[in-house]
Amino acid sequence: MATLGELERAVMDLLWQSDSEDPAEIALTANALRDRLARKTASSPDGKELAVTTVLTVLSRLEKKGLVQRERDIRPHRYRAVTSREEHTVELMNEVLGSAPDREAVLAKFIGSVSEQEAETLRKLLTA
Amino acid sequence: MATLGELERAVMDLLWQSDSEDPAEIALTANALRDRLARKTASSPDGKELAVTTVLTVLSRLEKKGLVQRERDIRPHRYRAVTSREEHTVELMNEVLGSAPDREAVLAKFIGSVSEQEAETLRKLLTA
DNA sequence: AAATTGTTCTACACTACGTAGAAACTTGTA
DNA sequence: TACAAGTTTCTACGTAGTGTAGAACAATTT
Repeated sequence: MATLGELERAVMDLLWQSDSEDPAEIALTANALRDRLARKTASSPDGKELAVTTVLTVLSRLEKKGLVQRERDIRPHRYRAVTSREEHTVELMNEVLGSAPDREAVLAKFIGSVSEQEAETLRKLLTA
Repeated sequence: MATLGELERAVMDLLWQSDSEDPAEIALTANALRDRLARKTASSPDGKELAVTTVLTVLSRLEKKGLVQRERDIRPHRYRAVTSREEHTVELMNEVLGSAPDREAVLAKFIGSVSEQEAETLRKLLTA
């Protein structure tokens, strides 16, 4: 499965986040990402700054995985998430589900595993 | 995430399968598994037999991951799946879902991604 | 007790990921 | 235009997970 490493996940989180923030920043540069990663990790006061090359490597890998798209025409390349976080999560759920022979049985159990409030939301969606 | 390798998956598939078959065989030995793995791969006529130690290694790892339980008291140890395949799949789905900040949005999209027939099943389950 | 069968230990190759330096390339500028 | 600063690519290493199995050790059978 297309499971992400810790840093890959952190980068995707930033790209997904930028989706909703300042619309001028949907696509970020490696440097912008490096800075935000540093600030993010600032919860632990080690002030750890990654090398830009590290971020670039990760971005290349994410691009190869099809999760990230890069604008190559402009010079500091800009990177953006190909899908929204929600879409991606749904894809993962379907990957997991797809590998099951008895999909309906799984879905049944799954429904039973969500909160009552969420079940209510689903009910509305399904009967709409 | 607790993602499985190819061989680990194959072993789990056999253990999950044995759940529904001959009830005397819910728990299998490493040798039984090795044989079945060979037959399974028989689709490609390489007749590839794994070493029993290979199967045992994988079983140990699966045990460590909590997916498999072994009966140590009897001598050819017997192995069984701790959860059903469906339960396991649901756990995975919830793992994926849990890492999302906006669960309901994901669920909404997810609902839209299943077939109409499955949606119908879910509708019944939710309104029951 | 010896032979057979089963289990544990140890190990190696391969891949994914975090990490980054060195080299190559671009671009702005003196 | 030639150089400096910024950017990207290449290469590489450490670690962890997985597939694979031999060697050594333990239990069972005969």
